[in-house]
Amino acid sequence: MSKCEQCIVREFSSLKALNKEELVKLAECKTSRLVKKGEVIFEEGENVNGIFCVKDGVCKLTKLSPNGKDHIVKLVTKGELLGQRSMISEEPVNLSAVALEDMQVCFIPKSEIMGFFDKNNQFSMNVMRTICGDLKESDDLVVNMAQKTVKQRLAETLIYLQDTFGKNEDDSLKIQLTRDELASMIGTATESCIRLLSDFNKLGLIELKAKKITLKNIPQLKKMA
Amino acid sequence: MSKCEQCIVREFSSLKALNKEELVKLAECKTSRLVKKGEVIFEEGENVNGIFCVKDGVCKLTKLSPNGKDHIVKLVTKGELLGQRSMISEEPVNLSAVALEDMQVCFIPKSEIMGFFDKNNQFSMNVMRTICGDLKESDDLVVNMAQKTVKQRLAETLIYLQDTFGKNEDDSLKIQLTRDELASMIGTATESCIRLLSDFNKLGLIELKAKKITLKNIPQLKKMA
DNA sequence: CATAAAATATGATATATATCATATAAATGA
DNA sequence: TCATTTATATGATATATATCATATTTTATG
Repeated sequence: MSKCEQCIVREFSSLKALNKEELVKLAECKTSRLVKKGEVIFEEGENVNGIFCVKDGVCKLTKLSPNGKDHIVKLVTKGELLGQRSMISEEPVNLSAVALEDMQVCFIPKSEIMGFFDKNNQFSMNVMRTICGDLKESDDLVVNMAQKTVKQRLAETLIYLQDTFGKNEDDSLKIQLTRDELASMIGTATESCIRLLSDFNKLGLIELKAKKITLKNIPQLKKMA
Repeated sequence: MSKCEQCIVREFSSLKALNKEELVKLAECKTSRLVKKGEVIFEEGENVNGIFCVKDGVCKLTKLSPNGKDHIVKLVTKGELLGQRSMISEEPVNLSAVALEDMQVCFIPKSEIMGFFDKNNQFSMNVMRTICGDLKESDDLVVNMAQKTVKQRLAETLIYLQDTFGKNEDDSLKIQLTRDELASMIGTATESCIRLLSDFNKLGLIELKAKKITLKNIPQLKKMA
C-alpha cells in the first residue's frame, strides 16, 4: 500500500489539512484500486461506506432521469473526492460514478473520515467548503438548464471542458467525450448535439477532426454562451 | 429583543443543537426584522455577513439568468436558515432572497455562527447535513430541468407546492405564486405556463378559481411528472 | 485485413415551446 | 367609485428541438 504522505493529489483536496500522524493512519486503512475506462465506481442508490479519492483519471457523475436517459451532472478529476455528500447525509449515493478514462482511486472508509471530522477542524471546514462550492455550481447549473438554449449550453460546455481539462498539443480538447455524453451533459438529444457541433464547425467556431474537437474562436463562443 | 430559547422555529433548523448558554448569547447578538411581501432580504452578489433565520413567512431564492429572466431556484420557509453557503464559502451570496409573504426573520452575525462552529460539533454537523440536502435537491433539479418536459415539470411542481406548503380549507394551494413566478420556477415562458395550467384544468387535473389553484387528481399528476 | 458493430453525420418531419398580439379579468390607487 | 395598471387568458405564428430514417465514418474484433 503506497503512502498517503507522498501522494501529490492529496494537496488538492480537503485531505491537505491532515497532519503526519493522520496521514499514516490514513495510509493504513485506505485501499487502492484501478478502474478501467467505462467501469462503474458506484451506482445511484448504492450504499458507499466511505469516500473515494481520485488519484488519476476523470469520471462522470450521472443520474438516471425518469424518461430513461442518463444525465451527466458533473465531471470529477484527479485530486477530487467522491461520495462526501452521501457519507455526511448518511444516505445512499445520489449519483453514479463511471470512469471516462482509466483511473486510480483510493477508498477511505467512513469511520476513518468521521474521526478526522471530529478531531481536525480544518479538515471538516475544507470538506464543508467543497460541498458549498458544489452547491453553488449546481444551483448555477439549474438556472442554465432552465433558461439557456441548447446552443448556449453547448458553447458554454465546450469552453468549460477546455478550461478545466486543457488541450492536447494539437489544441484539441484533452478530454474525450462521445457525442452522446456531450449531449447528456448539456441535456439534449444526441442528434441535436451533433447537428449543433456541425453548425459550429461550419461557422468556424470549432474544428472537428475524427472525434477531436478543437475550439477555434473562443471569444465568439463565450459571447454566445 | 425576544429570547431565542423560547423561539419554536429554532427546533426545525440546525440551531436546535445549541445549548442554553449558547442561546442566550445568540439572543443578545441577533437582530429581528419584519420583511414585507415583495421586499428583498438580500441580492445576488451582495456580501451578507451572517445568516438569516426565517421565523415566519416564505421567500424565494432567485438567480438572474444571462438572458435577463429571473429563475426561482428554491423556496425557503419558516424554520430554515438563509445564507449559510455564502458564509462558509466566504463569498458574496449566489442568489437573491425576496419575500413571497410578509415575513419575520432574524439576522445572526457571522462571528457568532463561526464561534458555534468551533465549539459545537453537533451544530456544524447539522449545518453540513442541511447543505448536503440542498446539494442533493439541486442536483436532482438539474436533471429535471435538463430532461423533463415543461408539462412534467409543472405537474411535479404543483405536487411539490402542495406537499411542502399545504392547502387551505377549500383545498386550494396555500402558497400563492403568480403565474409568472410559477413559470420562473419550472423554467418556461409565462404564457406557456398559463396555457398548460389551462390544459390541466380542462383535463380535470386541477381547478382554477380566481388566482387559486386546487389539485383535483393527484395520482394522475404524479403519473405525468 | 475484413467484417461487424458502434459512433457520427445529415435529411425529413413532428412536436414542444417561445413569441407576439390581443382580450379579459382582477387588483390597485386616487 | 372609476380609471389605470397588472395579471391572467387565449389565438396565431415562429422557432427550437426531438424523433425517425438512413448514410457514412470510425472503432473494435475475430
